[in-house]
Amino acid sequence: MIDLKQLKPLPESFYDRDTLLVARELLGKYLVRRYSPPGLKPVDLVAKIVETEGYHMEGDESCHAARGETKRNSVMFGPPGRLYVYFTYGMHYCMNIVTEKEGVAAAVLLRAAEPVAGEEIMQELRGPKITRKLLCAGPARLCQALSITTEQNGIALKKPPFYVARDPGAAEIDESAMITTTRIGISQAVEHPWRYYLKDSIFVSKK
DNA sequence: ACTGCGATGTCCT
DNA sequence: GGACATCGCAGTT
Repeated sequence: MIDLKQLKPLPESFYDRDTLLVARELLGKYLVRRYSPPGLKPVDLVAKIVETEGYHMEGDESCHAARGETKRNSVMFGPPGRLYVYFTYGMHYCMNIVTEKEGVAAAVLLRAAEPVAGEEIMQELRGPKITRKLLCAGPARLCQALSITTEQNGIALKKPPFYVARDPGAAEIDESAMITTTRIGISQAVEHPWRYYLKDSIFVSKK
């Protein structure tokens, strides 16, 4: 069990690095989002990231920024450490964290997480029939569990009410505990092995 | 366990 | 008009 009060927000410099390195290092980090359910006091929704994917404007046709800047993807071109949220399939949201320096469009898609705190609220946001294992197992499910929409697009993940943190007491996760594989849902573009997940986690979107 | 399909906004050709 | 960084449900094996 971790002490949530000990969690330290990651600095912007964490994200201002190679996208695939950031994608790996985000595994095991904590996503913390303060959320106010209608009529109730704010609650910290906390989830440990267990699955990520990297996307990069260079050499990656499946990246939203591969064909230049648009209204939708403009946050990817901005400074690192910002949230990039997009709407897809007419009903789902997916969230990314922008990486690399301003002007280089790249990001890490958060694909799955392990519920750590605020699970009751996540359950209400996801619906009563959803099992705990599936609360945050998938990019759109994770957004639904944390109530993320394009309203949060572009915000800086630097401090409360919304940030990513590490547990100072936890060791860095060894690469031997991770699986590297191809990304999910890419059908047209040449695929890259830019998906990472924690080998022993039951909370990943797919094995 | 596996397969097919409907939902449906935004961007791209 | 088609594809899409998806999901949940229904139907079948």
